[in-house]
This record gives sequence, structure tokens and C-alpha cells, in this order.
Amino acid sequence: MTKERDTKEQLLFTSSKLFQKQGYHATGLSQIIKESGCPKGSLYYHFPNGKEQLAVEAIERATKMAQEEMSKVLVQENDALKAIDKLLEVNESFELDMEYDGVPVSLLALETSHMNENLRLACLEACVVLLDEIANKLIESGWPKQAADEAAQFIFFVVEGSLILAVTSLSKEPMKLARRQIMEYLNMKLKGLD
Amino acid sequence: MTKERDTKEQLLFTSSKLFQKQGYHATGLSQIIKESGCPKGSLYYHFPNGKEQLAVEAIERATKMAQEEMSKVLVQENDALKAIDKLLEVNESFELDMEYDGVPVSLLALETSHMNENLRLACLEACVVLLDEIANKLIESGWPKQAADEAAQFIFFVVEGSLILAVTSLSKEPMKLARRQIMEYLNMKLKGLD
DNA sequence: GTCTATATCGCGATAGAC
DNA sequence: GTCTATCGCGATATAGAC
Repeated sequence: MTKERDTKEQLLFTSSKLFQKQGYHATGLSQIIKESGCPKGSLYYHFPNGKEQLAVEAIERATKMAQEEMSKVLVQENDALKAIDKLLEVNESFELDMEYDGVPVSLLALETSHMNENLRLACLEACVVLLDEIANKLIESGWPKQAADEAAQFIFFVVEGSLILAVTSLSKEPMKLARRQIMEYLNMKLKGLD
Repeated sequence: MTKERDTKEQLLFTSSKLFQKQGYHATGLSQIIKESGCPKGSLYYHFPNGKEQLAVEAIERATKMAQEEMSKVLVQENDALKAIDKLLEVNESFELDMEYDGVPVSLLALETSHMNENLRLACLEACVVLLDEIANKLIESGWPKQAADEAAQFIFFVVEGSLILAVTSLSKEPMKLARRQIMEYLNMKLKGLD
């Protein structure tokens, strides 16, 4: 019984990592089997609908974990902007080879949105959760709802966009620049709110 | 002889479209064969190194075409910021199903950067070309080089990031918001330059 | 629930006629 | 240069013993 949970959890952990790093199509079930140490039989026992179901649940799991991670960082600072800067600082520490267990949902979203509705919806939910986490922090600090929502989207845009250039150029500089620009923009908006 | 150019060009056109829309791994040579109308024999005659070479040249071709497209729009307006706004307006007209022949290099970059150096470099070159096109327009308008480079990267970040949310939510709203935010930020930076 | 062996398919790539 | 037939491989998925 606990074994069951362990096996399924192990499969989700490994899938989550590999799908995010390599994408949906480049990640084979055989690789997931090998790296997780779980047998193929277990995979189809826990995920009878195969690869698609595994990917959906892996995204859902990664979303939940990322939300917890973010929430943990965001409560450390009372001031919303300081909290967001902290978040961006943590983001910079991610390794470029993406050997982590986080949620840059970009690759999966771009790959699957136009070809599989279930995967698209899982990616959309991931985006919404992350956006809400940030928007709510801003609202708590007194930002009007619409301004907070737009600011959250702005942060999402710049972070995900900078990740693309970072991965392509094998450099963290784009992420550092992104952080500076985000804070600059948010401070400008904050002044405008008065 | 002209037939040769036509066949190769047709293969590159079709590949370019499919790779950008579906990604590298999701696009099979058989699909390229079918949609281009070219026989498989021709493919391996023109691209003896197979899929990888085809993808590299398809990215290079798409980069060149996108640069020409951008350049055409950018010369229409003398003022750099107006020209960039025009560019973003054109960007919004892209269909979400990506049935065009442009350069959102994001998907290919995220997919291939960590696993194939040749493809990574082709994607990097694509990014550099697009960034330079924008940065040069700003420099022409009197922006200092570093400010122009950073602004160009900023535009890239927000555009590519908004595309991810647009595709995932099947909505163009993120792209519209992105445009507003980019112009807002650039105007702020412009004031700061004095 | 777990595991192995295997079925079936589609992929990238090749050979060789023309 | 163009085309067809085909190879070899690895993919997802399944069957059935335990």
C-alpha cells in the first residue's frame, strides 16, 4: 500500500523532471522506466491511459510543488515587491541543464497545446496557479485586482521569455537582466498607483 | 536545375512551418514528405545529413525571412518606438494555430538546445539576428548601445513569454497586453535617457 | 500489484533501379 | 536527381505469469 504510493510518486517525480527538461515527444516511456527504476508493468497499472495520463498527472504534481515553493518564498517578505524580487533571485539559481523538479511549463505548453486538449489544460492550469500566486501577493499589498493580474502576467512573460534566451545562449545573463527589468517596471507601476 | 532549387526550397518551406508549429521531435520526415509533395529520395539528396541538417537549414531560412519581414516594417516608421509598436501590431495578427512562415524560435530552442549543438547554434543565431534588428533601430534613434541591447532583449522576453500564454489559453489577449506593457516600458526608458 | 516478453507501429535512414 | 522498397530500431502499448 505504501509501496504503491511510493512507486507512483517515483514515476511522477521522474516523469515530471524529464518532461520539463526534454519535452513530451523527446521523452520515452522507456527512459522514464529506466531512470525511475520502476518496471513497465507498474506504469500501466498506475496510469492505464499511458503516456498522456502520466504527463497530465506529472504536470499537476509539478504545479502543486511549484506553488508550494513559491508560497514559501513569498511569505518570507511582507512587502510584495521585495517578495517578488526574492522569487526572481531563487529563479536565477536554477541550473541551466534543468536538472530540477520545478515548473518551467513553457516547453510542454508550446509542444502540446495545439495537439492535445488534456495536456493543454494541464499546462493552462499550471500557468493560472503561478499567476494567481503572484497576483494575490500584490493584492494583499494593496494593488487593485486588474493591475495585480496584469503585473503577474508581465512577470510571467519576462521570466519565461528570458529562460528561452538563457537556455539558447547557455548563459544566466538573460535571467539577471530580466530580474532587473521586472523590478524596474513594477516600481514604476507602483508609483503610478498613487 | 531550376527544378532542383524549387524542390529544395519547397522542402525548406514545409519543414520550417512544421518544425515551428509542432517542434522538432513531433515532426516526422514522412509528414514533411507528404505535405511538401517531394519524394523521400530528394530529401536525402539535398540534405544528406538527414533530419538535423534539414532542421538547421530550415531555421536559417526562417531567420532570414523573419529578418526581412521585420526590416520591412521597421523602415516604415522613422521613430523607433512607433516602428516597434507597428512590429508588435503585426505580431498580433499571427494566427494562434501558427500556420505561418515566421520565426517563433522558442519551441525549437527549448527542445533542442540541451541535446544538439548544431540546432542550438541555429536557434541562437535566430535570436541574435532578431535582437540586433531591434537594437539597431533604437541605436539609429539615438539610444546608447547598451540601453538599446537591453531594450531589445526586453522586447524579446515579453513577446516570447506572451506567446506561451497565448498558445496555452488559446487567446490573443496576452499578446495585446504584452504590446501595451512593452510600449509603456520603452517610453519610461526613453524619458530616463535624457 | 509487479514483472517480463512481446505485439504492433512508425520513425529515420539506406539501397539501388532508373 | 528522382523515386520505391525496405532495413533496423525504438516507440507505445498489451498479455499473461506470478
